[in-house]
Amino acid sequence: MKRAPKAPSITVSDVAREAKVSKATAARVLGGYGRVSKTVRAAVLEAAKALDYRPNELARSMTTGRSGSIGVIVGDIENPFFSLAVRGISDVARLSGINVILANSGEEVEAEKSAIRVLMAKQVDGLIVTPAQSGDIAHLKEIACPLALLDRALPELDVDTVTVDDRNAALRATRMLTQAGHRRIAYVTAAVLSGDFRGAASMINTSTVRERILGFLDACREAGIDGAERNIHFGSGRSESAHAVLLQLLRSADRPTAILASDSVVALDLFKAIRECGLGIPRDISLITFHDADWTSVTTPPITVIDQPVYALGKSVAELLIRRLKGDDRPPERIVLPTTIIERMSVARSPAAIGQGLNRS
Amino acid sequence: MKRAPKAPSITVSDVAREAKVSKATAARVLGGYGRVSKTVRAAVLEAAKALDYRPNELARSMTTGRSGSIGVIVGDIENPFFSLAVRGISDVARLSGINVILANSGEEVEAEKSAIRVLMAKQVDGLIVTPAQSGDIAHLKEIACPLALLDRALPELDVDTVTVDDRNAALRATRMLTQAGHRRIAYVTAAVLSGDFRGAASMINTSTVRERILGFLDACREAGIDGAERNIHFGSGRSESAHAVLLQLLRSADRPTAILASDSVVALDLFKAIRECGLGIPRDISLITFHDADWTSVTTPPITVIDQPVYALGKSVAELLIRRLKGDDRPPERIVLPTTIIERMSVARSPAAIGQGLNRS
DNA sequence: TTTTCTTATGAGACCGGTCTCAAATGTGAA
DNA sequence: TTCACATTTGAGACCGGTCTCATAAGAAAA
Repeated sequence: MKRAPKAPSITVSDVAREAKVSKATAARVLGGYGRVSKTVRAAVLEAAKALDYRPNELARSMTTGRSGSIGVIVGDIENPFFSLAVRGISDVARLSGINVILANSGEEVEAEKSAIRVLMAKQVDGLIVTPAQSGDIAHLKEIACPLALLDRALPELDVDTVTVDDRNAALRATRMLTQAGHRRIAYVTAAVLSGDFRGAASMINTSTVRERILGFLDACREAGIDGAERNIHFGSGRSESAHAVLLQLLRSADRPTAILASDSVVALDLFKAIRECGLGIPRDISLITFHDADWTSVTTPPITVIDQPVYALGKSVAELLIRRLKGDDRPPERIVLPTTIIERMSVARSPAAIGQGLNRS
Repeated sequence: MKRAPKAPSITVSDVAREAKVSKATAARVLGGYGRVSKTVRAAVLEAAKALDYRPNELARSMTTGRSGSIGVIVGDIENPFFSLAVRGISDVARLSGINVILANSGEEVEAEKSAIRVLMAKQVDGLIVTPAQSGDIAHLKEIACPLALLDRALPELDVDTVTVDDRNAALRATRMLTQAGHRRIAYVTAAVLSGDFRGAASMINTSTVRERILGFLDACREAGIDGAERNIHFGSGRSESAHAVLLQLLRSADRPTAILASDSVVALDLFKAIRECGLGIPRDISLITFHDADWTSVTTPPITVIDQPVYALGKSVAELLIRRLKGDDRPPERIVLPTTIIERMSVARSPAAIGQGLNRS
């Protein structure tokens, strides 16, 4: 590997020589610390301009110990949920003069681990992570700098965390479905489960996933629906096979009459699959999804969504983390932001309920 | 501002002492350079593990001069176009063990300048930029490290650049409209123009904007449409006022019967505005947009789009830049990726053409 | 005028790595 | 056995900043 020509950059010493002062003095005015007389300051500044001096932030970080940047590890920047959250983070960061090093875990723990290692080595001052999996969090515990969790809380990890009221949101959304007479309601999520799920929601460590399922089950129980656990479908991420599984679900004899989707990406996939099967929304299937993504308002029918304050989510973690970087040592905070349901046109009374004259509401 | 407790980190010297070798030797095995005997290597590795040594990448960069990271400055990460491109970039970067420092310019030159300054100070090895404005590019010329341009070329800047065949794409899309009998065709873009546009497309420096307009005008000219320049609408970014302008356009007496949108964000805005005005697509207005965004395939009707290879766009610039970082000194390359038009249902024959019995095709 | 305190400047160590150079050790050929 | 050469290791300079501490200069107080 050839070495770049490496233009010899102008250093503090160069400026000092040019301005005929000591390196220490030049450093003081260039670095903006200590006290320097007006005349000398002017001279140094002039010399710096003449030489086109540009500070080397790396060298600065080297001695100060702080790098002035934070690492952000998300599951998938491509997902509009994350890109909006990242936007929130970077807006806040910029206001504090901090910049953001972005890493994509692709929702894989190994990639996450590696990203953490790299970012730590780069001496980031803090880390914002959306943990990919909940089972394997040893690497998160080992993080030596302030850490904040975005969207997904981990009970075992007592750090600043910002999430939304997932359980309640899922409860309300599901209730909206049960009150419309639906009884075969599916919950579809992209999350993958390590191990086998048999209704033991407590074994799910990732708060987002667990809480939503809990909320979903709460609502089902409330409506007297048995065995709702069986209607929870994991692993519906971006893939051919996932889509095939959805098609299978939709074509089965006892296909659900209503579905709650865990994010807008799986919902879009569902939307397409439903259409592919020749089914109609909401005539055959009612649909509600988490995240008020762009597309949900322009489909026919527009989709009822659980609106999460995504930008605020990013903004809040960033604020929490930066506050901590500034020396705040309050005990870790767990912020839960409220969601609202935006009712559109994708929920109708269950065809089954109508057919059988059922009416619970 | 309180100073963080600053856990005294384990350094090469610490490991060396533990392993009872010199700092230089320990550094050699830890840094993976030079030659060390098997036995000593093992001893050092063991000591490192025992002390939980973690390299300080900053210090390493300090001496080597390379930081192992590249800066990426995009207009708006929230825009799915950019988030997908960023995904492409970061995937490639990771393969080369390089990481990405992300900055958002918000399409503002000042923010862009500031981002460049910060990233340069952080000693990024290279920079990928989507220049916000074309008039003001002095700061881009001053960049001391390898630079690559994403999606927008600048004629005055002879650096590696990856764009799509904007002119041809716009030409084909517009032609599709003219061939359907449309004559009042508008081009709507979020780009803002410094100065006044009077058809002098050549004064637009940003290639993407200029080329598309040129292509648009080509097609109009080809169809014998005069004064098409007046149908070009700038500044339709994300804002209330922009939306108001669109509504006004759609409600005017001589509203266009077809519209070409420069990106999926303005197209979505247009879609909503069209609906708001009680107009139908494609009955009253035909619509084509750049970027095959998620939502375009699920609306009723689905939208005909110019499909840009967005991920590949990001992938390519990153590859170009990284190749350059490795010492490649070929002359700058300008890669133009092909686009394809995905025909869906948003284009119909012009109502005017039908009414007047016109038929040019 | 002399003493004391404040303020401005300079000299040089330091951060945690890399890397050059020389010394020490080992190996094979003469 | 002796010499030439290769290999392994150690000492210390260096990267470009920050920062401590001592000194010099200036101002105020005695």
